Amino acid sequence: MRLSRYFLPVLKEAPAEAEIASHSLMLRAGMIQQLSAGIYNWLPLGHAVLKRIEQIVREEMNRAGAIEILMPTIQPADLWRESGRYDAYGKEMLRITDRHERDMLYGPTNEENVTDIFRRHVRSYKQLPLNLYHIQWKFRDEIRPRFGVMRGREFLMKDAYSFDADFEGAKRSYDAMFLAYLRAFSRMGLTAIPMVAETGPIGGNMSHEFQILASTGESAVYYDAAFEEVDLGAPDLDIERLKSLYAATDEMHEPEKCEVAADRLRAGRGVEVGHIFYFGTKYSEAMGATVTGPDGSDVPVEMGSYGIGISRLVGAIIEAFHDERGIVWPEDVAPFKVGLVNLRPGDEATSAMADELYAKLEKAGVTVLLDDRDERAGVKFATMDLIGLPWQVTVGPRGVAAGTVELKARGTGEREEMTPEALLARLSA
RNA sequence: CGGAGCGUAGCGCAGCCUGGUAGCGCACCAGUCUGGGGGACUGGGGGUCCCGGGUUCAAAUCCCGGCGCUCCGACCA
Repeated sequence: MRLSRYFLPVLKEAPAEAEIASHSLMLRAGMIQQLSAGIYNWLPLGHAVLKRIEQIVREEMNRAGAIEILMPTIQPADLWRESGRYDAYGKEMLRITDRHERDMLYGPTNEENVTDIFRRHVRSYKQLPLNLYHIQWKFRDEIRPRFGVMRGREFLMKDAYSFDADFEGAKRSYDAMFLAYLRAFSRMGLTAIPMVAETGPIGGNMSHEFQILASTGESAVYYDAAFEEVDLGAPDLDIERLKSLYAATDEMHEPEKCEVAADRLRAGRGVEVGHIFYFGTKYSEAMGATVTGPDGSDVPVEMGSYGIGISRLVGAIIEAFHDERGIVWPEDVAPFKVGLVNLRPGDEATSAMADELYAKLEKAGVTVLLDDRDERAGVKFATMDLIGLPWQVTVGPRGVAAGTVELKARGTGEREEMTPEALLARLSA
């Protein structure tokens, strides 16, 4: 992408309303634009990141055996009356009336909807286990939206729903999601700490929330150092052990009862980005979602639901990875891998070199943002640092004369002069 | 939902108290010089001063009502 033809409305000054780093940086980097309280437009750069996170989550869901569907944002109230949640959910649910005076709602979650899909099509225990997920916009009319996309009213969520014939099966489904979550967050460069959670209005009695570590996170967390050493690729990975490791938020942490050795107890700050629940037959019983078991009798299915806040993750990742200059994207979620700076678009030799590198990198499948604007060097460097692409390549008349370009790693700030060939080899790897 | 505040150019703000020509910085446009960390100079464009009502000869400014947004607290992916 050529920056001169892109749409990247960066801001030099931080908008007054942004209180936290990620919100301010997302506005400044031209990723989002607020439309209303807790409701945002996603501009090209923000959209690109959102899609990358979404794709990582999708891949890990698929790998764990879940199957993607897409349920609507607008749902009929009658479905929610069946589960009893139409009245129970309260003012957080956005209620809408259609032209026929039918009660509708903008979905805050989809348990009812997916249970309805299940009960209409699944009859036998032989069709289980089944895990259906979708990635769809949700709306929760928060009392006080804040922190940009971290607590918006409209947000993009991946929600998966598992169906099993018995508790043992449900537990296997739960564990598969537990592991998939750790893998997904890890791929985004994050350390995720799972902690036992209250089940809240969704109900059930087995639940974990996943906090990712970020120095500016909203809640203090305490956890066993073992979480930092987990090898998610290990064939003998013991999920029960992971679940038993100590982890607690500020409110739940009791120093006198904590059994972790002092030198193994870590304190940090976290942002909740995922939450998984086992809730048994709460919805299947209320809504008549049953399967015929091996003995010929109908039993309500055992269910669980598993959410990841995709849009919130964009902010959470920035909270975890930024410095005083701007965002520092982990490579796997970066909107572009490389920021290629043409320092002198008016200079023929420099532009020829920049254009050639741009073409070759794109041909090699590397995503590149080429800054070909007629701006001064400082403006270009500041823009690149702000939007945080992992690799900055500077092509300027000085280097071109010497046959070199400069490679800078955004994270460490390390710079290196090298030939264009060496650069291509390095970045194409 | 309790408490506090804000709304003036795309962004950040001043002007309001004490009513009388709507301003500053950045951004934008044209030009000149510049050119490896947000450059300089010259010229220029851009405003329903959130909306409605009231007071007044006169309202961005005072009064009343509304809307929107933000912050603190209680609640949440």
